[in-house]
Amino acid sequence: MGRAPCCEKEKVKKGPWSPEEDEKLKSYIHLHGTVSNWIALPHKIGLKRCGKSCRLRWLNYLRPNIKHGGFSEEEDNIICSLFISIGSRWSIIAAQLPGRTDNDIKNYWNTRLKKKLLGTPKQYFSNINKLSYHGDSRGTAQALTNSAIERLQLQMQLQQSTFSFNNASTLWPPMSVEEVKVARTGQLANNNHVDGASCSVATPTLEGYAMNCTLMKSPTVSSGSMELGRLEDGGGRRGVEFVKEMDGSKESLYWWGYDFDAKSGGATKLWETAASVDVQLEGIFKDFEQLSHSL
DNA sequence: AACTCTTCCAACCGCGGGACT
DNA sequence: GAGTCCCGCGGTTGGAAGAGT
Repeated sequence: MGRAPCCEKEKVKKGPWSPEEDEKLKSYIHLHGTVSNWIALPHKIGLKRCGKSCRLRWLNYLRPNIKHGGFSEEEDNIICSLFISIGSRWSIIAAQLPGRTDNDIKNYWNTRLKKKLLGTPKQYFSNINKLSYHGDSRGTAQALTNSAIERLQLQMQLQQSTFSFNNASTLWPPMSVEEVKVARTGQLANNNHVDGASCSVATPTLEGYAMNCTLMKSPTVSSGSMELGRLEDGGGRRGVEFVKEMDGSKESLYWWGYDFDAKSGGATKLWETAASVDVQLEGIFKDFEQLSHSL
């Protein structure tokens, strides 16, 4: 029944690999080609390592044609766009970048690219903490994963430098942008599945605005509420919070002004000054209010 | 010079799914 | 069919190196 354990953990060496260990591993693989059983390999070549460790060392470091560091702008773009589409599926992303390993890309994303595109770690974690807190009393509204939040932020930052509810399709119920537009204007179209929409006028609250909304999409009617709130973290960074609760499903989106990072040269910046942040935020709130009037 | 803080990345850990017995 | 193991993956950690004070 079953198999013997892969290795005795207390007898295996951990930590950085020595040149001698590397050489043993490389020699074996060059001689025998592919490894059919990584767990058995260390015993065969006299290494006091776990098979998993050998595999990792080979795949991430010793394998021929591996590139380390020096990511090009084109590679940045590929990583960025794939991250938006599929999230942290590093092995899939690595498959699109010859010579790069999933570990390398993961490290590069976590240490550099994420900061370059989404802001400094301090800003980023402040954002994560606020967003992760969301959940209702029944616990059905699960917190978004960090990866999902990053993807949303990245998508929003790359889509446009000015934010508008008119074209922020991700904020709306699962309908096409066209359907939402029709719903918002209340126009009925013969060949359209959207019948109309109604919303209460956005009511100013202490933190922003709130409104109730009903969207009719044959044969179903979606109803719920939307809230727009102001955000400010400890470091004076400002942003907006949009919470949509539609048909029992709750979604939260955050959109932060991006602080210009003078030290790093500030890769992507949306709002360069505190004043422009205020202008943008006011625009978003006006946009939300107008939306409620037009529905 | 000495200490602390930050950045970076190699390596480890734990898990899920499929393979094996 | 059940129990166990192996592989591959993503998340996390530890420590070296560099930067700042």
